[in-house]
Amino acid sequence: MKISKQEEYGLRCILQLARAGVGRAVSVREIAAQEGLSADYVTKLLVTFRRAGLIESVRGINGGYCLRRSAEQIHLSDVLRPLGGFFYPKDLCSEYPGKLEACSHVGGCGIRPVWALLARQIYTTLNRTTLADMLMEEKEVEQLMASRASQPAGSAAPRPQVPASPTPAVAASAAG
Amino acid sequence: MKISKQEEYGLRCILQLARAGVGRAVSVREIAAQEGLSADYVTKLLVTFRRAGLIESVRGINGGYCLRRSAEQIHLSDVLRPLGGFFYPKDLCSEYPGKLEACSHVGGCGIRPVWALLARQIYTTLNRTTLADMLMEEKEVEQLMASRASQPAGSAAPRPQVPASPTPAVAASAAG
DNA sequence: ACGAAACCTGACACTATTGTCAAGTATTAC
DNA sequence: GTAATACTTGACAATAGTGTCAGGTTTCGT
Repeated sequence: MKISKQEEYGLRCILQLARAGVGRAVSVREIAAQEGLSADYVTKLLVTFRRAGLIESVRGINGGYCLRRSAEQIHLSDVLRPLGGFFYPKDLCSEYPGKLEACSHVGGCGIRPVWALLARQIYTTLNRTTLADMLMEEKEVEQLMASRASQPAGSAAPRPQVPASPTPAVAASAAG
Repeated sequence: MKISKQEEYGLRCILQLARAGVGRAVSVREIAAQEGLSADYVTKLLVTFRRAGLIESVRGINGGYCLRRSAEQIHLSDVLRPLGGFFYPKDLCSEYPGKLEACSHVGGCGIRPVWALLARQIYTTLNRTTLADMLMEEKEVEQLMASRASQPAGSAAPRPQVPASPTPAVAASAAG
């Protein structure tokens, strides 16, 4: 159970776009240079985001990629979902049955509720956090996260589609 | 970010040992049959646990594996840790720097605090949950997890080494 | 002592993930 | 219209994770 490289790198790349702002296209070349990744790899990651509808491409000599929604409106869960399978499959018991027809624990599986709680906790945090949050100074992000650590994370608050940014708009200060 | 097969299968196997009780050895053959896995694979998983000091082997014709501590004293975190890298490396920024010497976000990384919060939340749940908890009836485990969902998961309560079981000892009812 | 049952180990095949490469298409500047 | 820049795509190589195999050692029952 660890975050994949795709997730880490993909998040870094889309944060570069978030830093630039909604309308401004950033080229793959620039992002690759910033993050120390190959241009081809960055392309692969960004294409995933484009297909997920998070960003769009601008072709031609001054082209690049840019966000389709503002950083406040893109949640971490939106970013991580298209980057690959997430946490645990809807019904893990049907995916990991070993060689048996049905999982031997079916009808009395103490594992499932635990994975479910973990998934709920993780999703709650991912749904609460936006790209704008992550553009703040590290200390500020730490404080924001700390304040969330004291809130119960299990009661899956439904994610608002266009939320008022839950945090003061300090994001811009990190852009410069 | 998903749980690995090793984690899922490993947990299932050690739960079989927990179900049997501390002193009673269960053979690889039995576990393999129960879980629908190959005996060789089960062996591999159990050897990992043995090397981590969680279980011990009994050789000879009536041999097998058994828990070294009671199910109440083994936390989910103890089980998952030896099964592989966990969640995120101590300093992820030094492990995923792309090709650059230092991560381009160093000195102002908004990602780190988020991963850190997730790790704290996950570890808190894993440290609270014992194998005994997972031996209860599924409905009961669900209720236990639900009660924990409403508790803040961020304030990493230090895991006691020999904790009084935080849950009523209903575990035995599931053993039969 | 012998053989059966069961653990022990390292090497290996298989598979999924990561990351690269090459050939292509679209757009802009001149 | 031509060249330069940049996105698009699919195939491939490298690596890590998953699961199997074969040959060995230990213990117990007879």
